[in-house]
Amino acid sequence: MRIGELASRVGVSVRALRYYEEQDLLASVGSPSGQRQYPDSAVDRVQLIQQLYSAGLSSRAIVELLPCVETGDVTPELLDRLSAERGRIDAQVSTLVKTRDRLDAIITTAATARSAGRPCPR
Amino acid sequence: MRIGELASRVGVSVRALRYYEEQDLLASVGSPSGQRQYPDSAVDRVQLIQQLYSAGLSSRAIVELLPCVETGDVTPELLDRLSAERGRIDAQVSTLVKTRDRLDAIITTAATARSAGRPCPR
DNA sequence: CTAAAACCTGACGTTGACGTCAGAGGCAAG
DNA sequence: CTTGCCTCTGACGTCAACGTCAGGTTTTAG
Repeated sequence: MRIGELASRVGVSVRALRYYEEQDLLASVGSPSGQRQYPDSAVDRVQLIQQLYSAGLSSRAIVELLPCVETGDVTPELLDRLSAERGRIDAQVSTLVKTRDRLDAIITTAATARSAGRPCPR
Repeated sequence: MRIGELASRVGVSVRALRYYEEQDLLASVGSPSGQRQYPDSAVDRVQLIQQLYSAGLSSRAIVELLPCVETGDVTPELLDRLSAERGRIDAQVSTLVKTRDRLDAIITTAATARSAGRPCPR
């Protein structure tokens, strides 16, 4: 498939895909005419990249971890990096949950106050 | 307290505090000499700001939500914003958890493979 | 064959949350 | 008083993940 189709399948921009290639996150089969060609497996790969990005990983981190994330093979050094990122994500989750709970408390308080007939503040 | 002390107490840079003021997130008592003066409550406030930033909120979102987050008073309009942000955070948490689980799977697989005596790749 | 649509490279623009630097003023200690 | 540290304003720098535009080539539909 060509870059436009891959982009629309995954829901990402063409520019982003070229950027991923520039960052060595994604390879394309160089067609003779100079147009990029991708296998179907590229869809999964791009989705994985997106997932890691949204988890707060940088391009540099992803490019280091991607091979072993796909193959499952990992050196002890990479295992450290994986654990480190896992820890980061874990910490982020817990602070996010705290924040969510805080917002929840406000929301429910406001809701009960409203249903209790208290006038809407201005 | 002055800006340097507040900064070191919360663990944030002086520049960040001035930036918060610029974004109307934080007020300071204007001393006659032009130096900023903060009450003790500023510590909590800055920590809250940090928490919201780390939850992915922008300055603009924070400045809208901060008053009601602190007072608990909220208009119906703000309630919508709160719920929206809550939803965002919720979604983010679930994708983070997915990613974490994926990393976990790799880590444990690698660990068991190692303990099974399989040679370390590379 | 031709025109539209998709693709290419290269390069500059954008955004948010600060970092950093210059130059000047204020403040407590000795 | 002066030395040294803290603070001020103002302004430019940074960084990542793209957006966008220019100018040209390739593919596809009719």
